[in-house]
Amino acid sequence: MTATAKEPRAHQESQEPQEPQGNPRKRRAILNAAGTVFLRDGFTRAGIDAIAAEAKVSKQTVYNHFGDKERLFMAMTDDVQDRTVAHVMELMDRDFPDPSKLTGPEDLRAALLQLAGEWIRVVYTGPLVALRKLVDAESEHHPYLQQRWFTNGPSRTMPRLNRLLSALARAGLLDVPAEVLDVPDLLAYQLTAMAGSAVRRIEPGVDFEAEFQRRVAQGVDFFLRAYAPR
Amino acid sequence: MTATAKEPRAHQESQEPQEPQGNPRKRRAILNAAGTVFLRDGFTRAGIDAIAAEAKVSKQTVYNHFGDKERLFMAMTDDVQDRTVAHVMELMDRDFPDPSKLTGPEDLRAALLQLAGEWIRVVYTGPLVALRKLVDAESEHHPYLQQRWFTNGPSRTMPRLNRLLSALARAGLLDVPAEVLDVPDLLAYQLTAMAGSAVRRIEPGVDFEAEFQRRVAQGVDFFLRAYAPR
DNA sequence: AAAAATATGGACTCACTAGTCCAGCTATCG
DNA sequence: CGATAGCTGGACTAGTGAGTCCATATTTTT
Repeated sequence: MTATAKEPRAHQESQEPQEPQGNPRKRRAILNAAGTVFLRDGFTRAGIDAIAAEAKVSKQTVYNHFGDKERLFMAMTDDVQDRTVAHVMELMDRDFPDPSKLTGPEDLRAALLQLAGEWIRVVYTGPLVALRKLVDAESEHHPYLQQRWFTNGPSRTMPRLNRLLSALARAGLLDVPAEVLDVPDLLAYQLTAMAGSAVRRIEPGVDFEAEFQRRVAQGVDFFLRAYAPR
Repeated sequence: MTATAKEPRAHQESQEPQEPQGNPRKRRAILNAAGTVFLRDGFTRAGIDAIAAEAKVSKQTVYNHFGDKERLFMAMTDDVQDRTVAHVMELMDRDFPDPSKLTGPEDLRAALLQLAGEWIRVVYTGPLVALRKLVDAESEHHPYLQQRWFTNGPSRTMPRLNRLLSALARAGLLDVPAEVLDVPDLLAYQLTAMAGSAVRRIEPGVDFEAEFQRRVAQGVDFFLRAYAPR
């Protein structure tokens, strides 16, 4: 009878203070279990009992930590997104070369290939796709989920990628019209959406890795065909 | 006690014979109601009782016609898709000009704008998006749903659009490299994915229609920037 | 007009789930 | 060491939803 939902709920707006009550190790275990079970079964079908079992924790503990199913779902979503965003950010630091160091168009292509490939891999294979589907499916019933998703994810990564690509344009390595540069995140969207064709159904039986690379390359080449200076 | 699921179920493979038992008007009413309720509430939350009520039909009648919830869902999905595909096909007939009649690049741009705009409007606003989300969300649990979706929808429309675009390339109005032409549906995908940026979250408060048009134009211009001959 | 097929509505079974309550157990920390 | 916060497991409430059954009514076909 510790925390039977004291706060009057502060969803809509922003960050619930959420003092980290209880043992953090249990909290982690529950969060992970929630990830597993929600992603496997979907929001409605997933049972708190199943999550508690998966986390090797009693049901009451789940309620002590997270209050109710919906808040548990949100906490799990935030958690997965935070870790993914960190991953993607690191990726951009690591794989994106200093524009001034690129010697020729082949270098540029290689860099984009590397970056777009890793980006797509992280964002579109792995648990994030499934999670996105869930959020999408639930968003009809919990509209703020959508907004939260964007605020928490794409709104953090896309401007970053867009800045990197704009820098290439400024350095003369890409020839991008001003109308495009002026629209927030558009350039980043164009690159990732194209490379995202990598996500279209890959026939079973086909070598996934090879096909994946091929499609990322198609996307990057389309992007370059539009914006490579000549 | 007419049809308590006699057939041993023939999902996985192809078309259930499904002789149209019962009154077709009731069948239509149920299908429409199923559309409304499933799309509003999602698969799990939607109740057969609610659907029956919406269709002004008794619960038993629903079961007589469709056997169970899952088959009802599939029948509804097929129905919506069939009607959408018909719509899109008609659109292509209507809006896509004879390549030989196009006099200049401005004509081409206008034609693509028209076609892509209508296409995106039909496919990405309206009930189909919501349905797609549902199928996506359920596909974890009923894997054949995905395949059925593609077979029934994109597999019918994309090759058609691709053929139209290829014709433009053949007529010299677009300059598309052979590697692209050789990949099935790639060209069509590139156009629609680009114009599909129109679907990215439009801020509430912004004039939807204007913003929509602007984005479709961005997509088409990107496409043309890559493939317009010079 | 009789026979056959369908539709109705309401009662019923069965399974399942969110969330609560509680009495006893365990780890932690002053 | 003893108090306290957190954890456990299981029993319990209250609600919901799929699918069935059936006696009665309505519609369609012959």
